[in-house]
Amino acid sequence: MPTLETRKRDKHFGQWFRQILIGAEILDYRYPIKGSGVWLPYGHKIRRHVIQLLRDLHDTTGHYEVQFPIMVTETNLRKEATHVKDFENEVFWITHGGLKPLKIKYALRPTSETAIYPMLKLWIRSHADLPKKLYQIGSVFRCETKTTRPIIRVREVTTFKEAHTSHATLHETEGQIQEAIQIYRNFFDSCSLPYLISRRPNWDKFPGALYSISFDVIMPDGRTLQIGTIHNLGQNFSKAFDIQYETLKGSHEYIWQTCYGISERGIGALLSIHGDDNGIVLVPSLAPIQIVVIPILHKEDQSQIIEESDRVAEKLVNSGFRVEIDKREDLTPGAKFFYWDLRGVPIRLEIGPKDLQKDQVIIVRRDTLKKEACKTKTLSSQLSKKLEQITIELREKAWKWMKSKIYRVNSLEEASKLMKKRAGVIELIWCGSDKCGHELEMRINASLLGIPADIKEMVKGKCIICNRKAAKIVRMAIAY
RNA sequence: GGGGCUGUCGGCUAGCUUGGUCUAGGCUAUGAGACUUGGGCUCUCGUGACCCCGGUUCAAAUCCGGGCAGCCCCA
Repeated sequence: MPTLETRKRDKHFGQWFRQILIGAEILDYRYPIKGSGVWLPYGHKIRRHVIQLLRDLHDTTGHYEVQFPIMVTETNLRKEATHVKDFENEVFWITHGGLKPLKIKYALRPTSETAIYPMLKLWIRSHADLPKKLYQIGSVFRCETKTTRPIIRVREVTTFKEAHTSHATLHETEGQIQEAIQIYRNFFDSCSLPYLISRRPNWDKFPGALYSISFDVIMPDGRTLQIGTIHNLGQNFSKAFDIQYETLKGSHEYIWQTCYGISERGIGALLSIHGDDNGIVLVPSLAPIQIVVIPILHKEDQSQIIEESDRVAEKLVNSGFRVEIDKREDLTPGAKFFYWDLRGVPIRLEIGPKDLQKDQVIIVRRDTLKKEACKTKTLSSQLSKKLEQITIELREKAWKWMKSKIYRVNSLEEASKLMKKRAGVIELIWCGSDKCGHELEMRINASLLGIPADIKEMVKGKCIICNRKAAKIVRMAIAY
């Protein structure tokens, strides 16, 4: 890690983030292609835990995992008109096979609707085939024109979990949207991450959707990051791809669809939001190493300390913890503390001569850096409690912080002032018209996140732009 | 979409304005050894770099053009 100054997370968030990625060996973004990076072993393990959590949540709610090809034919990509229009500027094309130009170009999927739906047409024959809930995890590609940032804005999204569901009625899709929201709530709760759920404005919904619901989080620099999206596609795609099913009565109807996705941006949020000036702080359930044991070696009784450390570590492994023991001889304990702090290991155990005598170990929490002694006998149960406590307290702390960055405002001046400062999210009253929405974005110089879908609140007031009577809260922020 | 800045050991950087003294300096990392060890210990000896292509010039890390990559600001 370089100079102390740029390690300050809140003051230099961008630099902090990039340093953390390399320093904690999460992702090396120096790959020679814009917007691409390499998941390093430690980061890859975190990613694997995150993916496993997503798999479990989908598997237990009747979703089935599949894997589609990365390439999509140009013909299929162009089938849904509004969809392709929005993505057109960002599609990577494969034009050649060897030296020969291809007769039909292939696109690297910018998202997989156009890859999946032609196959759904083959698979769905009757109402008995519905509902059908599929998901896959893989890469999607977008030739981002804006500045790319590791994990947060990339050209190859390497960790895209996308679910695609098919239903017999519009009503069923509404139920599915609710289920998806619940799955995503569970997911982010397990990550101890806070979120805002908003219904995106018309002009910002997923191309081809009836409406879109998003999960956003406020990052330490005050910008918001979209970390999950849920779309009701209605029959727009089923009509474009001609996916029909036979009803009970024998007639044919177009299916109704939803899709929803989460990407490695969630990991970006995880690292950023719980992290501090010393590095990242991992949620125990997602940490590759939950407990690190540091033997405090003095000239004498080294072997005793090592033996005791081994015994403790082995016991903890047998109790189901993910444990690492750091026996490196060329580093002082202090250096090891910094090393593991940077990597976010939730709990550190110190075992030294003093502890050996007292039959105890020192427990240090990464999130609070508080030390306390614990009798060796009760260690396992103590650690279980501690890890649970860390998970809860990280969640509470993160929610509290995010809520403190949400402001109710009732004047444009106040709104722009807050946005200029990158203060977080502002909530104000809006009539709901596209015209006033666009004007809001222009006047305040921020993006409209949408209407809250996570709070039910009756408001009475007047649209801050047109002064008509209004009953809608709208959220705005500087978005990534 | 518009504008600006930058690219030097693995990381952070000095040098570039005014081309030659650069055989490219420092910190960190890293290898070997010694000495230490409860919040970045010290010492010795090593390792390691001018983004790529082209141009100007007797001479380019330094100037010019292009490419690639990164960063910042505005819309």
